[in-house]
Amino acid sequence: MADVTVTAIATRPASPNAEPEHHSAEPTWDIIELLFFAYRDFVSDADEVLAKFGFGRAHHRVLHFVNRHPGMKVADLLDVLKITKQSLGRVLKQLVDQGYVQQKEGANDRRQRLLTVTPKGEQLAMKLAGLQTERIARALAELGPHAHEGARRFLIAMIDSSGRDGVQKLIARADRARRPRS
Amino acid sequence: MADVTVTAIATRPASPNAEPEHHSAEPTWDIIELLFFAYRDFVSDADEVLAKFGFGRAHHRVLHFVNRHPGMKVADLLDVLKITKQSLGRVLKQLVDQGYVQQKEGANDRRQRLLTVTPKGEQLAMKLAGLQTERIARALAELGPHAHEGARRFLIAMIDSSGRDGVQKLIARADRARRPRS
DNA sequence: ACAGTTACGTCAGCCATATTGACATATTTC
DNA sequence: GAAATATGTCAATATGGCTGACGTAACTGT
Repeated sequence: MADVTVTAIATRPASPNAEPEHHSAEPTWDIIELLFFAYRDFVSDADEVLAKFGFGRAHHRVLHFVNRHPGMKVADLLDVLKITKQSLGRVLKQLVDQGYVQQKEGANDRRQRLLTVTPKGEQLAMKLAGLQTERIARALAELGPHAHEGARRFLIAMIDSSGRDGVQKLIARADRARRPRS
Repeated sequence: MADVTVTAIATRPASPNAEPEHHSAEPTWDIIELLFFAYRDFVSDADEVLAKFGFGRAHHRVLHFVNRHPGMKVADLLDVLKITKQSLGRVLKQLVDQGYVQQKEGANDRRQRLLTVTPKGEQLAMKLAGLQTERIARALAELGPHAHEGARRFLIAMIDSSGRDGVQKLIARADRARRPRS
């Protein structure tokens, strides 16, 4: 139990003066590196399970968003994942062929393929989400009672300002959509 | 685009205390998704610059850690990145060949190749770190004065408990190395 | 009605980054 | 001197991105 506590790394004020700030400020090393390590461990939980199914992270992302946002259009998914339709096509086809995701024609627009998870797909999606939730819950439990709200606000602030509203709407909409259960 | 007019979705919930203890059946959807979006945007800053140099994220990670932890052994780098030496070898060779990273024999153990950045390498590493710092500083500035400490604690708590001490030591050691005073 | 646009799919190929396994070389250690 | 260690390398393979081109069905507007 080395007592190498993260000793006050003299955090600098964001803007001491209204100067053009020509890269004189010291980088925020700790957050940069912690983000790397935290995210690496965060995704690794699911990776192990996915490997047993012959899936990768790409499948996870698709399955996650389809499960969480049922009835999503393909275009929406492309927009959220920010990948090309060719890249999506490959993994989506596997998920559909193997019975994890279903496609059905849009009621208004029959060109659309609205995506939903099958029971089998939901089971896997929830298992993966459960693993990630375990880690998150464990982390938040170690911190104070306002940790969840604090983490949420930090993460939102890290998102491109241009995309923030969209993300928050997406999350809020999904929260309402999935409410009938529980 | 979904034209759902969801105006002002609880950006700052009036009373998050409405949930005393989480019924852990429901996944922590918001943090799961926000981590995805936040990390995606976080790494995208550097990607654009790297592309101009013909480098990718793998090069960035190597350059970052060598810059931040000068004199690192190859084995240390493998341990930090958790990739195979073959994977590292490819990108490291490019960085060395193009004059961003230097290797020198270890003083005690001449089998070791201690890695350091060249001035050219440092310049690029600092540019990339600067971009990431901009985003982080902007985010932290939006939140309260304790945001930095809060974010740090959250991220540390998200790391595998088995690796936490190592990561914190790594960061603390680097801070001392790059800042001889203290 | 027909032209144009949209939503989606697909073929073909390329690139970056990761993997496993085997083997080579120098150096240190016992 | 044998064994272990630190590093490098060759070869094959997988994943998940990308661009470009093309196709088809369905919606939209004049």
